Amino acid sequence: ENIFDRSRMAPKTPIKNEPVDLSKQKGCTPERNPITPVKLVDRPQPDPWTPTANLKMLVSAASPDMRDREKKKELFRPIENSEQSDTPDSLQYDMVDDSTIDEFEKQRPSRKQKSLGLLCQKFLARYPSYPLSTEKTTISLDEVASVLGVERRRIYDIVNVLESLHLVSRVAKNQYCWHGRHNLSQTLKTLQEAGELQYGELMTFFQHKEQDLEYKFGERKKETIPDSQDRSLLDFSEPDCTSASANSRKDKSLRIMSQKFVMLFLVSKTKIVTLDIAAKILIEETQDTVDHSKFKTKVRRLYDIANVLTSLGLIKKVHVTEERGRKPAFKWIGPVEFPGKTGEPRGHSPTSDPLPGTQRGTCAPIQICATGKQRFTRHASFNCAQPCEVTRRKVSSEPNSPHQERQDEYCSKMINLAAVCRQKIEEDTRSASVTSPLSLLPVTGDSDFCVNPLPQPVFPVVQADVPRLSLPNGVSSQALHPSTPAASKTENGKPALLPNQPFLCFPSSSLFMLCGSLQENNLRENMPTTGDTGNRSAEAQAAVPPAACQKRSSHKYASPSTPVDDEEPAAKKQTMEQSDVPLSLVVPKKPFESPKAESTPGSGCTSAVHLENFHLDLTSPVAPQAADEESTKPLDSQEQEKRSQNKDPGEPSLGKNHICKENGNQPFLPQYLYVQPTAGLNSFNFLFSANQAPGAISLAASQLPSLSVPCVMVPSAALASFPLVCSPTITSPLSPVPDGSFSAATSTNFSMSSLASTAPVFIGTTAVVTPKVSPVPSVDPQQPAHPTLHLSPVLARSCGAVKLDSPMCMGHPVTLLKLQQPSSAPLTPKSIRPARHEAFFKTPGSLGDPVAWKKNEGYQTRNASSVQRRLEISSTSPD
DNA sequence: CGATCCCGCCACATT
DNA sequence: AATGTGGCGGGATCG
Repeated sequence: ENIFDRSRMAPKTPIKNEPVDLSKQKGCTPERNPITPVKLVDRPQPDPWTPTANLKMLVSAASPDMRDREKKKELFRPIENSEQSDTPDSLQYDMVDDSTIDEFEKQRPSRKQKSLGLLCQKFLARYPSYPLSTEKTTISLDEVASVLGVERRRIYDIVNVLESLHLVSRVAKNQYCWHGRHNLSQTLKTLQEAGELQYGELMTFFQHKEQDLEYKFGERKKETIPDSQDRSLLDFSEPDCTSASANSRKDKSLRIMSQKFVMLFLVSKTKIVTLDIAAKILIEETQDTVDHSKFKTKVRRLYDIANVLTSLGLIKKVHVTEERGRKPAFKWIGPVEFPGKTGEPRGHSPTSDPLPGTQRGTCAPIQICATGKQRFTRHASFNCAQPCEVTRRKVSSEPNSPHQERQDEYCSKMINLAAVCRQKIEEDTRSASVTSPLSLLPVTGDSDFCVNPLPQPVFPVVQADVPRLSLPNGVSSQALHPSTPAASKTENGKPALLPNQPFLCFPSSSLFMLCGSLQENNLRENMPTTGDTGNRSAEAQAAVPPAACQKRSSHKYASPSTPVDDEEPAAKKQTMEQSDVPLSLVVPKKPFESPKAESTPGSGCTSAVHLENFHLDLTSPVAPQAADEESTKPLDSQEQEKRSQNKDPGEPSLGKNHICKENGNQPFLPQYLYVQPTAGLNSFNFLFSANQAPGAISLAASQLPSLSVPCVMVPSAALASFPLVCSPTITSPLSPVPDGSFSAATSTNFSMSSLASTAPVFIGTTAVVTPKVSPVPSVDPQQPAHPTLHLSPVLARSCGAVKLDSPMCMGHPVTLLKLQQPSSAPLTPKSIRPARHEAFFKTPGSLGDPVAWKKNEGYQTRNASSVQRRLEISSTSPD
């Protein structure tokens, strides 16, 4: 039998499949060259026995050229087919004659040889697990398919799964970028976190009894929350958006399914997941409709995914014997603990990481939101590397927009949060008082941003720009809008700020978003950096003693105004200078642990405060100490420094300007700065809306005092539980300050100050930053320096290539820090697609009004996310 | 005979 | 319309 097959196969197989292994058989060259041809040549040529043989011969002869081209594949295939059909018998004969049997045998083997798992191994063998960050390997689907001798369809199966884990990201049509496993641990960590939220409960329950549980599972799932809710959230949050993105069902599939599947493992105590349970869980749709067919299909897909994961060494097939009997299952054999970020050996991770791109980019999706990964995504994007990728993707087609499912998911989560926030906000507004200790502070009249905090609580409070934020529901709009929205917009068209900015605090938040109407650009700049910082920050946090944090926090508290001012001022200045300038963000990373932390919110605040420090720390991996010092340093000095730095901004402004252009065009885009805190949950991400900022900033700028930045803080991933603290913007909203005014308002002085100080830090850009620092006279040059230094090194690494960054960074005084890694994922713009969602997290670019900003940005291209823009910008701008 | 899962049709998305 | 993607499930193979 084999023989026959062989004979037939031989021709075929060689051609298509068997690249390597088979190829060995006879002299065929393996993959690279058109396998088939080679073989044919080898053997067949000599003997043209059958007609088929002749054909083969011809083909082979011709093949060289053909092969070179992709076309050859097609040709060959057909030929093969024809041969088979045509001359089965002859082939057989041939077989005999040739004695090629051996070869055939090898090839023939059949199915197994063609298995997706094997194919995936071959695929993976082509690329280094830990590629140098510097070089990016691009993968051409056509090329790979030809080399491996398979149809492109199969490659998609592999790539989709790899993409879900951020091992690759799509750059353009037919082109993927290989990232390797550098980010794998982070990705897994993110998934684990996400998984806890979504499936934690379920898994826990089920693990014990899968059988019974199984259905429960299903039920619970539904009930619980998980997916269904997400959707719902999504739906309401932005049906439009989603739809816009295209609801294509495609979005969901393999990639998402793959991530979810992995989540199940990560959440599972036993690390063993049976296919049927997984299938049930993954059949999101609420309906239990367990259509058998549907279930069957799901299982099929799971096998596809499992094969790839197996090839990656993340899972292995096992059998679970339960009452019912033996059930196929898979056991997770990959890493279980994800230490901070480093899972991977290479530290540079941040840069390299891609995001993930996730993904899709980039945004991955995941990416996205709160989770570390997401953050990382953003980071990545910010960072050179990823950004590039991202951009590319978008450019190509990828457009995240449409679909990056993961993002969507995350988004959905985010949305949920937002919804919650909204509610809270509403409540808060009414109640006025903040619930949490943190409290959100209310913004005072101005509101706008005010984040601050004044005395107390600095922490948590954040103002969000509502509008932009787009809280999911109308929160922002409603609450905030009233007052200012219009005004703010006026300036650039953007929404200026937010008139009302409510604050939202989420206890656990990991993110802060600041929106400044002014310049989105600035924000953007910042944003990018964040990612890196974030990662580091995490480390830093770890390193940094809590005490430091406390100190910092205390300082802030103590002299909130000052610090705040400093920070803000800086930001403002920048803005003022450029108009956009935005500010810096700091990411806090530190955890709540700090004693001070008040309640959650507090912690958040603290974290925020710390952030600056952190940043420093982060920034300067080298000198964590510095961070401490900074923290210790008098706020004032720091502030001054910052200011000075800020001043520098003029330069930065250039960069900003560039940015601004983009942003400027887009009126609405909110810009946020994203800061990610450390990986740790605690950390927050800050987003500043650029729009608002302006006003606030500007005002403040001159002064240090307050910035008003609207911020939204969201708890990190965990979310689910968190309580939000929100202060409704309320306070301010009304306040009347017209656009600009808000800033004035009370605002917030966010403790940012400290952050502000940090301003020097640069996020995105990396190294560049450093230099600038000095410029300003500022009082304490010293510190500033730190930041820069830190960053740069780090960034540099991470970013490596990134060109973009530098420019950006340099330009602005602002800084972004990325703290850590990826941990939380700030969303990058990408991620956010959906409108509201977008608003929420999105970076300026990403969402904003899609429309609006698109228009504005025209050049950026449709999809390009803010990140991309940045990248572009940065790259463009010299320094 | 159930578990796997290859293969490739075909719909949808992008160009 | 052509081409890229990738959902999907028939049905072949494996064990």
